[in-house]
Amino acid sequence: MNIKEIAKIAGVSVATVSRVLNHPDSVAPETKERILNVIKESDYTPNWFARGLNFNRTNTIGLLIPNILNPSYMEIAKGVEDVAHQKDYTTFLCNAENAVEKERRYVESLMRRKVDGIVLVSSLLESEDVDAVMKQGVPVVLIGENRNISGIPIVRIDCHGAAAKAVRHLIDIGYRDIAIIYGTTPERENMRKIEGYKQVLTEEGIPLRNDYVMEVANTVEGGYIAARRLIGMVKRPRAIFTSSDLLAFGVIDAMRDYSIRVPEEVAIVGFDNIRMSNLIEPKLTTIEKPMHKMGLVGARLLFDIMDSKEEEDTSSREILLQSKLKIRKSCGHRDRIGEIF
Amino acid sequence: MNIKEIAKIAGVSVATVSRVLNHPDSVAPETKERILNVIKESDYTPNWFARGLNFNRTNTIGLLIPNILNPSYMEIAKGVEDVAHQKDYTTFLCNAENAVEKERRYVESLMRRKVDGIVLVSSLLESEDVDAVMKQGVPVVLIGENRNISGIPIVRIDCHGAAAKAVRHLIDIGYRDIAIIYGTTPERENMRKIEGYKQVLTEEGIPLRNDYVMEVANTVEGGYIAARRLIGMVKRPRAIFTSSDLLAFGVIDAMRDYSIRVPEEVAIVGFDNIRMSNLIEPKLTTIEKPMHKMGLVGARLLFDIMDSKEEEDTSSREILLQSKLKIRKSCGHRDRIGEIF
DNA sequence: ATGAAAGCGCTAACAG
DNA sequence: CTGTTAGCGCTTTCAT
Repeated sequence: MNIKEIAKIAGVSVATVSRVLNHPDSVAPETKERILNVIKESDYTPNWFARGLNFNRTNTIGLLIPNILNPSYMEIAKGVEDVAHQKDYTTFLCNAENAVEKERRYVESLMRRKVDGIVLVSSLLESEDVDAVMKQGVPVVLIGENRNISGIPIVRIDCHGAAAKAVRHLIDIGYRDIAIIYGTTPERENMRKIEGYKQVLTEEGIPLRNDYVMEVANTVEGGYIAARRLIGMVKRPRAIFTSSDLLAFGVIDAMRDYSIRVPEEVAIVGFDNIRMSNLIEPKLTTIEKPMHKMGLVGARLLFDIMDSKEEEDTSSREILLQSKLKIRKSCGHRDRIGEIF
Repeated sequence: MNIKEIAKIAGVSVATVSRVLNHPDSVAPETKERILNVIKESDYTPNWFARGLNFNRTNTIGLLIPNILNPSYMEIAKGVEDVAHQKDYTTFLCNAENAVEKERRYVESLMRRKVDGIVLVSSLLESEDVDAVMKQGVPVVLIGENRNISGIPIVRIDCHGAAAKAVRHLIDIGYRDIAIIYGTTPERENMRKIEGYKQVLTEEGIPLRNDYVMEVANTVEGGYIAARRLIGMVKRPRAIFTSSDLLAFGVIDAMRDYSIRVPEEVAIVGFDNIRMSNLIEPKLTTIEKPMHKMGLVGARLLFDIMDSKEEEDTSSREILLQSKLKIRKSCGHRDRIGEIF
């Protein structure tokens, strides 16, 4: 069923049918209604391709996620999708699997499919990759940093501040031997967490120890492995701050295996506040990241840019979101369970 | 940059350029190379719409997931995507959010975008919805049942058998007062689990109690609420089988809040074997569903159908996957920790 | 207010 | 092996 048939049945020209679809006001109410009826009766839908050939836009945006099995990322995705859906846009969700090549392939694929904009989450791409896309007139926004892509609109979390908040809390409740375990990804964010950690220790006059700073894969297993190394040390840390809850789970698991009580013998603070952090025993003290909000804000930023005139310079737009410290049991201070903002 | 310009630069006709893109062998090696060079130099990409207008296919499939925040579903998604990616297909992942209307809207949207096939995960759609799609020549496969959509190719899990396996294990290790908590979704699967549960009890001559069968929302909170009801009963069950791990987590959480020891005072068996079931204390005995495999198998089935001739009747194809019982601590039998196949 | 006709960029017969 | 040409289904001037 195509526009020609509709035109024939309604006894008008294709142009008129096209008009009722695109500029309804420019057609006589009477004929319009007749055509609309025919369209409904024969449940006709305009051909997507023919339409695109003329308009060159698709009401579709691309969304690149590092790992779809990670619910935190999917919360961002949901935020993006919520906004897109509301604007009658469809979202292409792509699973980059933490691989630049895969990410690049997906971006190509998205460009071929003529998406109207792209949201990158913790992207591993280089600035040039992004430039190539934007040069084609497709706006890109970044949610969450990973590497140093500069000159592109971004919404990110104040990781430095959040880490500082966490470490300062540990110091406040009496710990001084504090280790940090961080994942290899997301690179840039984790660097900021380390900076925050180091800054607070330095401010407090606590000497930094290199062996208290460990990098591992950002997985439960990674946390387990790092914890085991920490456990084996002569001077074992009394508190451990991890760059993600997954790592913290691995640490807790290791502690259980080695019969070291949490938080009595070692305090643990995570990062992310994923669902399970509140279900594990002991409940995990952690940083709550506003993932869904990041998605919302990121998507809105993208649509802003898509709607704005070409001339405006949007490259420097940056939105910084704050996160809260959720104090629960794993960091070991009975008197201050609650939330700090 | 379009095909015409390429043709001009290369000094050939558009047809020849088109040919090197679609039937490379039908072009003289020499001209082919020349054209290929021009294409590369000017990084030209064939226009998606023009192409689609002729072919009427997109190398794109649609994938409808009930909830993208649920990692189990995302494992299926990954399986589907793995196959699609390998076949050079792109996947449109849609988050139906357990809502029929939303699902319907997405299917429409996918059809408009001319996807070549659709994978439905635990769909809430009616048979008519699916028929409408298939009538348009777009094949559909279902992964995991939810309602009774019949006459459509499906890959599903033997939930009846799996539940029976779990309950029989509980009986084997000495329990007789066994409750079942099941989520409202996925409807059909959970019905089968109840059947399996009832069948085994009946076979063992254990009288069924209606108040031992509880339906709640399929969430941690749902499990918590149901558990609290169970705790308040005069004759409290000694073992609880839940239709999902999330529910089991809620149950464990409730037991902790009410100081009831698991598994000493109450045994718990979950369903799904999600990541966290192995990290929670006590580690959860559960049914391991081969999610990723379901995705792989489902996608392969879809591609099979897409590749097959129209005439073949594929409507009755059904693939039944078995799942394992993972015996861990929460069901309380020290002597038999391990795996049963 | 409506119709005729010229594309949008590409593919596939059909000739040569 | 290559060029010419007629569409694919739709939108949009340009007439009327």
